[in-house]
Amino acid sequence: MNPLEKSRRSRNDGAVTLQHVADLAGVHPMTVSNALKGTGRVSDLTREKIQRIARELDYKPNLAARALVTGRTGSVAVATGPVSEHFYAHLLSLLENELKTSDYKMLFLRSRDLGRDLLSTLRNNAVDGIIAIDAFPDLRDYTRASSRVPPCVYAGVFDPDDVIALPVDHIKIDLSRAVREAVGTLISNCSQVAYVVSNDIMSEYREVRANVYIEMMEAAGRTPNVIKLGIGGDTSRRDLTRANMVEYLKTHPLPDGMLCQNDEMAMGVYRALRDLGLRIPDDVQLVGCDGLKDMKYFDPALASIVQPSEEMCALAWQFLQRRLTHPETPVQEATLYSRFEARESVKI
Amino acid sequence: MNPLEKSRRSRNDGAVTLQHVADLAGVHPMTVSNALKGTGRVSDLTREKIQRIARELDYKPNLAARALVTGRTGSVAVATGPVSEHFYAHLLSLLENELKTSDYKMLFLRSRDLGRDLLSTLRNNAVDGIIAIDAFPDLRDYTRASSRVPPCVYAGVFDPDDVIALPVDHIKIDLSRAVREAVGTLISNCSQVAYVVSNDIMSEYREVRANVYIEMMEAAGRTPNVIKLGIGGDTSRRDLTRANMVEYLKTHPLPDGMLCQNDEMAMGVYRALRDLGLRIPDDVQLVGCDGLKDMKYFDPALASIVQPSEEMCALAWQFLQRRLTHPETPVQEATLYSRFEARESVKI
DNA sequence: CTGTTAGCGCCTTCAA
DNA sequence: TTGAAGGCGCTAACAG
Repeated sequence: MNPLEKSRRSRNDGAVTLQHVADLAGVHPMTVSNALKGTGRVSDLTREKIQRIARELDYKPNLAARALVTGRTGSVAVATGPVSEHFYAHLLSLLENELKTSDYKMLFLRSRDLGRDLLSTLRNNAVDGIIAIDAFPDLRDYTRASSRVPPCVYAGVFDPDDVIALPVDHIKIDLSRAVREAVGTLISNCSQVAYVVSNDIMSEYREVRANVYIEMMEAAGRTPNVIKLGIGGDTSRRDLTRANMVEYLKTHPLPDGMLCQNDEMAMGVYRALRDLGLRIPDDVQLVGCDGLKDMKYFDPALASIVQPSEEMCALAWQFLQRRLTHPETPVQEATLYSRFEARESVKI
Repeated sequence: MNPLEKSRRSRNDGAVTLQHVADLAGVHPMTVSNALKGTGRVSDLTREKIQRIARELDYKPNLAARALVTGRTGSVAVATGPVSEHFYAHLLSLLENELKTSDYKMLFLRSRDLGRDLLSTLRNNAVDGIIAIDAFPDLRDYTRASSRVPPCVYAGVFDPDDVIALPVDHIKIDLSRAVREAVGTLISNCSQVAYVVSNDIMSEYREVRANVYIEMMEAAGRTPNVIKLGIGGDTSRRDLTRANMVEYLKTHPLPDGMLCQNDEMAMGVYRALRDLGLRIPDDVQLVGCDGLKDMKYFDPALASIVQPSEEMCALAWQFLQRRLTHPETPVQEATLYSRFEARESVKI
């Protein structure tokens, strides 16, 4: 009878275990473990033998068992805003790129009810670390709730007040300069500059844009015009942006310059304007925010405030890796800056 | 001294365990387990007491330990094409939506070297199931490689030859009808219809489009014109599509109708045409494929062959759930159909 | 209704 | 260089 057959069948239904390999190789499971992982000292002869047998049996270690004993799972969680927004999908793709050089698996947290997920999933030794992007409100509760949580790197645009109290690694995106530049350009080009934003409360904490806009408008002796569109928390609903904007323009005077909360909305607005036969930039100058590549493929190419997404993701992973290998590292922080990229939708 | 303190510190560094709760409640760990999970019979009194203590201690079960004994991890893997392509990002977002009603966590597989990941990650009891979309070549190797793999649902556009041999649950997307309709429309509207495709070999198996196109062109007595752009496997590189197309048109006659491999490419082509001052649909009629919402926000709105993404994702999750709960379910299969959506970029 | 027993598959620690 | 012991935290199965 095959030695394999002799071993008792586990709940795992016949999966090859360390024990099976050990039996066939005539050694102790521990030796197999060492041989396969390269830890400990194993003679070349037995190592080769073990490796051969392991390959023949197609042995794969049981990660749950390993995690149980080591306390590490080999996976990190990524929490972002709704992936339906291209911006977050892009971040995901960038992070995927970062992680692929490592052996870490990527657990993708649903963006809705992040609070529930962060608190209930992450604490259960399900991941070794977390990268949270633009999920600050949830994160705050989360870090407060308990100390027994895996290390977390937070990145994104957030409220200065919150940052101060942050005891965790973080990367702050500073939008203000770029917004200042964008609004400045619009103010100097246009007579009626509006800021288009979602009515959703969730985005309040990102509203550096609104603040800078209002401040600059007032400084320029203009009346701020914040257009709140009823599109809810998911700005990827361009259909809503489009419809709401068309509706708005039926009953309001046309601004000749618009800064939008983000690119998704800018694209919706672009379409609304074209629906009404308006020309860009001749009738309306348009600027978005986030730097989605999509913006460049419109005609005219739509201006945007470009986020340093690549740098942010690279840095976030760097921070997390460091914290995972050196838990005692002092708090890591960095600030990255967005930049305004004027394109055809803005007159120069 | 606090009873908690008395318990031995584990490698998990002081995390609250079942044992801790049991000690405080003065019951056996098993009772705690039953009380908390609602399995077995526990008196209301002890249940409430246990729940209260568990809450106070902020007890969270260790998932690795549970997975080790139950053989289930509570997570499913999702494997798709490159998330940098909006199409896959959208699928991810749809799947996220499906999974969120369940307690399953979503492991996101890097799209590159899927082969490596599928084979090395998935076999290690890391996930309970897999949803693989448009990853057929890898999947085939994977199912062949070993039988000891978690259940997998495959969905996407794939080669009929492969389907036949598929012993796994799958959802086939049938593009041909829609492509037929699209090509038909272009042929009747235009005198020079071209098919624009990436030169990448990886996409060969999806080339129902090319086949239908060529067949119909010949049937109509036209000469097929397949324009292969050197953009590699990631069609989201619109910059490459744009540059290549501009280049192409410098040395070739202008087709007055173009069907593109997918929407990403269509958007790149759109920009290339506009770069050259060409009008759509007057000079060139343009059709993409995938049904990205983005297409509708261009001016003119770009026609596309719309994939049944929502249905596909919903069904995939349905299939997988069923297989997870009833492993003996016979092979589940379905066919969904794409549909051609003519828009402003095509004359009616 | 509650407790006992017996591991899941692996790794840490130490002994040989 | 290899082996033995013991346990990570939890739960299935059965005993009381």
